[in-house]
Amino acid sequence: MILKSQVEWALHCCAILSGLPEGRYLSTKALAELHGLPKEYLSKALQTLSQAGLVRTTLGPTGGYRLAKAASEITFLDVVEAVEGNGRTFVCQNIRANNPCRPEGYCESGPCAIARIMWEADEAWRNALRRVTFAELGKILEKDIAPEIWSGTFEWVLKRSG
Amino acid sequence: MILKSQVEWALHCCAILSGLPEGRYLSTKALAELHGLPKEYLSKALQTLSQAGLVRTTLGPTGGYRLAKAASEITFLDVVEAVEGNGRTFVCQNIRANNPCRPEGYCESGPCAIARIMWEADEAWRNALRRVTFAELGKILEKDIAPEIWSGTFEWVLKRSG
DNA sequence: GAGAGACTACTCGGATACAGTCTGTCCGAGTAAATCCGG
DNA sequence: CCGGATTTACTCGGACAGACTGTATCCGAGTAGTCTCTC
Repeated sequence: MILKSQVEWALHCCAILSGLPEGRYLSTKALAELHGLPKEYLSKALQTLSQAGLVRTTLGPTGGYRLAKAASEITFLDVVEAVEGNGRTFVCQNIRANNPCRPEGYCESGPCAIARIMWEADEAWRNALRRVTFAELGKILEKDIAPEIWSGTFEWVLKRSG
Repeated sequence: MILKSQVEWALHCCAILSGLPEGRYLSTKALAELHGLPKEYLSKALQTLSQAGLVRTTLGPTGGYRLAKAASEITFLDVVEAVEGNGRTFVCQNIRANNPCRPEGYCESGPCAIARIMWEADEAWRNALRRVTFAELGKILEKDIAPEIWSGTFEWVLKRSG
């Protein structure tokens, strides 16, 4: 069970977009160059973010992407679920129903105990991701990244955004 | 990101094996019939449990599997990691290093902030799974399952174990 | 009746096949800004 | 100098291909009980 690389790409792109000034858009091409990624395939990831309503687009030149909501309104979970799907990581196929010792047509009273435990762990994972917004990530990154790279990147992005 | 069905199979098999009396072994065939699963493929899942040291085997007739440790010593995480691998669910490919604004040969100071957050969520998931042992699952199942099915299954298993 | 050998039922490992997903590329349609051209 | 037509740069969507993984089956080798056969 490994998350797709698109998840990583989408998170990094949202991190960049969250620093974009109001009204500006950044193109797929710029995002691909900034991260050294294949433009065409990255475009797929951004499209899914768009379909999930996390990101807004404009067509034409100076077109591109920007966040659809405030950075403080978008969580890691939003992005992960947009790319990876919002289904549970554990699917219960109710194999207990195949038990030959059961009476014919016996009806289960509730979800399997094993599934319940797996789903609780799943929720713990989701809750941890739900807690972090991109506004908070911005603060962390600002401390984390060397100032000259931080501001250099910011200018580079600004220059390429329309 | 969806866990393999083998995870579900392995968990159910361990649940059955944890109720097995000392010194008894239960065959793949019996476990497959009990859960309505393909014997050959289920055997693969049990083999990985064996390689992980969670389960012990005996050859020949009356051979099969039993838990290698006490049920209270085996957690859900042990089984999930045995089948699914113990690597992190999020792999950081360090795409920040592709930033064209970075000076040549710049060396990162530590793991990417995005990766750290994803790994924390991963740990939350693992911790939730680490908390539940098969001894506890046994208690839950005993309350959960209708008594006649519970004891009927137990007898069926005992009859087929050697 | 006892012991040796054949038989059986099981685990284990490897080989193979098929389907689905992930990764990545390519192209055409549609859109909006910028540019060009004619009046 | 102004307005309409063309060009350009981008998004969006679909089609397609290759690699990898998950699912599943089959078979042969090895092992440990059981059964049979012979003495």
